[in-house]
Amino acid sequence: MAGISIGALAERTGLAVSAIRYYEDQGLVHPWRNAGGQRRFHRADIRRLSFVMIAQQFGFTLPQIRAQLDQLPGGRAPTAADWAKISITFRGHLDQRIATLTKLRDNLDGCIGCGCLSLEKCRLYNPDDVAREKGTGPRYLMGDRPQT
Amino acid sequence: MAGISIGALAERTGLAVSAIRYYEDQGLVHPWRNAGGQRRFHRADIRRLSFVMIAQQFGFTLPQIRAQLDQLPGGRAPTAADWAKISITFRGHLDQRIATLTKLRDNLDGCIGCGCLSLEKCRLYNPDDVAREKGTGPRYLMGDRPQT
DNA sequence: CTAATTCCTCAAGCTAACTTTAGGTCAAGG
DNA sequence: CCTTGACCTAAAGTTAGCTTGAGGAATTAG
Repeated sequence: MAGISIGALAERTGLAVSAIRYYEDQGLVHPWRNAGGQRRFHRADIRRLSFVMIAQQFGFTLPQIRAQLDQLPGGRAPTAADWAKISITFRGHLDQRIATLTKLRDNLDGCIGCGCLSLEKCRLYNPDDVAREKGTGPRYLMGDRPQT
Repeated sequence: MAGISIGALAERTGLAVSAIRYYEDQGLVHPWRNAGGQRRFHRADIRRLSFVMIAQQFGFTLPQIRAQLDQLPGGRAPTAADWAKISITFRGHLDQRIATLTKLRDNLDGCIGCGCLSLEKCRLYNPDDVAREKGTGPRYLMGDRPQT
């Protein structure tokens, strides 16, 4: 089998060619090169990239996704069971995210009508675990100062 | 009342001075200037910025937060009732996000063990409404192409 | 009054996840 | 054989939400 070209893979997955190259840089796929220096992919990479897209919908970062993918067997093509194992890990993360948001909502319910927003007292500032869905709030001043 | 300085506001809210200036650029606060050209804030801005921080924990972007803040009364300082009104809007958004994640989780449950990840058939690719928590996946190829 | 803070305005830098551009190479069809 | 289309690399651009740095002015403590 000659392997598939990057363009064909892009069509199959719906990803942009540039995105696939980027994913290679990030270690998410490992194509080999043909005589002329062009990338050739395994058919299993279609599923691999599909996985990347789904994981992103779930809110995972590329490094996190890479960590998951690195757990797949090295020599052989991954089986359905291999993928299922990863899915279960996903389920755990998802559950946690849902739980965090739910807690946040409950705290909000306690605050509706009080309108306090007091920095010392309001529970919205101090949920038992911080939501921090994506790390781009006031970074250095709500708990994750670099190392100062 | 002379108003409070940016440094004092930073201390009160826990935000960095630079962040507050940035928020002004983004139209989240509207300080006036004293004779020497320095910013002076209303005491109500403490609560305003507190709101910004909470809203960020909830996953809102600054433009979205600005839209909420713009609904506060113009002339007078906002009352508890004004803030409560906004909280209720929040509750709606939160409920929706929780529902989306829950649906995604349920779809995942259906897929665990099948390991299909088929682009045509797998429900994970086509949830009834797309999660898309933060818009930085394969941007141009899963439903929000610019305007092409 | 003077020195030490604090504040000011740009402008540029940072991270994530890609895209776009420039300049050139490889491969497939006629 | 030649042209067209797919592919290559490397570097720079994009968005969000800020931080950092440079160079200078205003405020405050003693």
